[in-house]
Amino acid sequence: MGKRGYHHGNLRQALVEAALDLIVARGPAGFTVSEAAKQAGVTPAAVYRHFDGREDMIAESARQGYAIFADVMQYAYDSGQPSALAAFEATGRAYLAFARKYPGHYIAMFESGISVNRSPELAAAAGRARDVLERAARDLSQHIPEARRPPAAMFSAHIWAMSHGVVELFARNSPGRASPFPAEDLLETGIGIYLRGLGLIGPDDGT
Amino acid sequence: MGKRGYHHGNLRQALVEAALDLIVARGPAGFTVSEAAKQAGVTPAAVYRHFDGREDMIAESARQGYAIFADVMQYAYDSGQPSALAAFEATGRAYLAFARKYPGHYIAMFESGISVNRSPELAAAAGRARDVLERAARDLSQHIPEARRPPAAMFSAHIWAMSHGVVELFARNSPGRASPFPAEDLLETGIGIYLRGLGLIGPDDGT
DNA sequence: TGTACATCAGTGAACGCGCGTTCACTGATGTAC
DNA sequence: TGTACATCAGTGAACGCGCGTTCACTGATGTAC
Repeated sequence: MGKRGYHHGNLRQALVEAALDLIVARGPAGFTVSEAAKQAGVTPAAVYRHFDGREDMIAESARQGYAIFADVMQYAYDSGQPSALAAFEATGRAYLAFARKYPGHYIAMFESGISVNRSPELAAAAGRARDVLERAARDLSQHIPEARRPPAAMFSAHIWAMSHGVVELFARNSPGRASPFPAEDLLETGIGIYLRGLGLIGPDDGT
Repeated sequence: MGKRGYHHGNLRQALVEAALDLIVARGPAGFTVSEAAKQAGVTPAAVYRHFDGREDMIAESARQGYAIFADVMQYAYDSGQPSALAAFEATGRAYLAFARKYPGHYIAMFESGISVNRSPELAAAAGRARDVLERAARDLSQHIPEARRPPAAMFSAHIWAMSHGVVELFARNSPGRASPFPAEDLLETGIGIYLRGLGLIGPDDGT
């Protein structure tokens, strides 16, 4: 940490963190290499010792985001075990919590326009995150009679879509699009109604 | 239409359409005043006869988008009458159809970062669109026993969030995030399960 | 411990570029008489 | 129908700016002996 004289010590990570700050403050388009370098106390040219360029910085921010995201989701999933329902609900809540806590990562991941297939590392990190949610959905869907059971991938896509929609529309300080309800409540009730529709929770709450 | 010599005739609208094309092709960040002017066959300076600047062009694109959006949703709502359920489902389908048919408008509205409160005209157009969905939700929620009825604003926010999430994650050619299912199916089934959770459609389809 | 040396992270100056915006202007258009 | 004139949409040149990126360089660091 900290400067040790001429050499920075951990410039690569310091640049990622500067990028994340700037992405939050100015949006993915407003982020510039020069400003990130400045914020890290370094000349713009120094960036090129650690990254291939601007896009590469954003991609690395997104990769770290997916890694954290997967960890957070995995932790939530584990914490709900052995109940498939509790695990699933915790996972859903973790989605919004992640977006709140790591807005820069979230933007880099979902709003910066970088492709998840840009590099194998990025694709792997993204895949790991997706898999956690899909596994939680698969576990839970075992409780649905086979005949009426939707594919787990569809089930998790629904939840992912609603979570993402709530984040984008109501959790970000989307200028002028304030939610009539706290985003957390909105997502909680939305998922609740959805799960009731699948017959996974009873008409009046309990299993 | 068409040039009539020196004066363009309808440059303002031609510029909006050029902006929409560019937004689709290059994203909201990639859009430039100069290129829009060029595409309209005009000098960049000419833009300033019709707009206050770059942001104003995007805002006008978004405003026209909200106006079309509201019309499309209203038309869908009307077409489902007198059935509240049919009207609601048609409105949900219209959301995705709009995003497909008017991608430039959609991006200007939801991904460009311009505030919906930037101007009274923009806010009014956005409000009109929101109101249609909320009205469809209110009509439909009359069929839920009052004790278990969620607020219509919450109900419509859920549907809006799921629709928006499906569009963002699975309907755009989000590089590398191809859906395992067609977005239309995903949204249709998602809304179906949600409505079943509200007790608005029976466990095996019919009302 | 001291010296010579290889490494390589960061410097500082420079580049070409295209951007958004301004300005005084020009000349096509429509109108008044 | 013809002429004079006001309007104002679009021109073309120019601006200052900050961007991403390159390059030869320098000097701190760690290692071999």
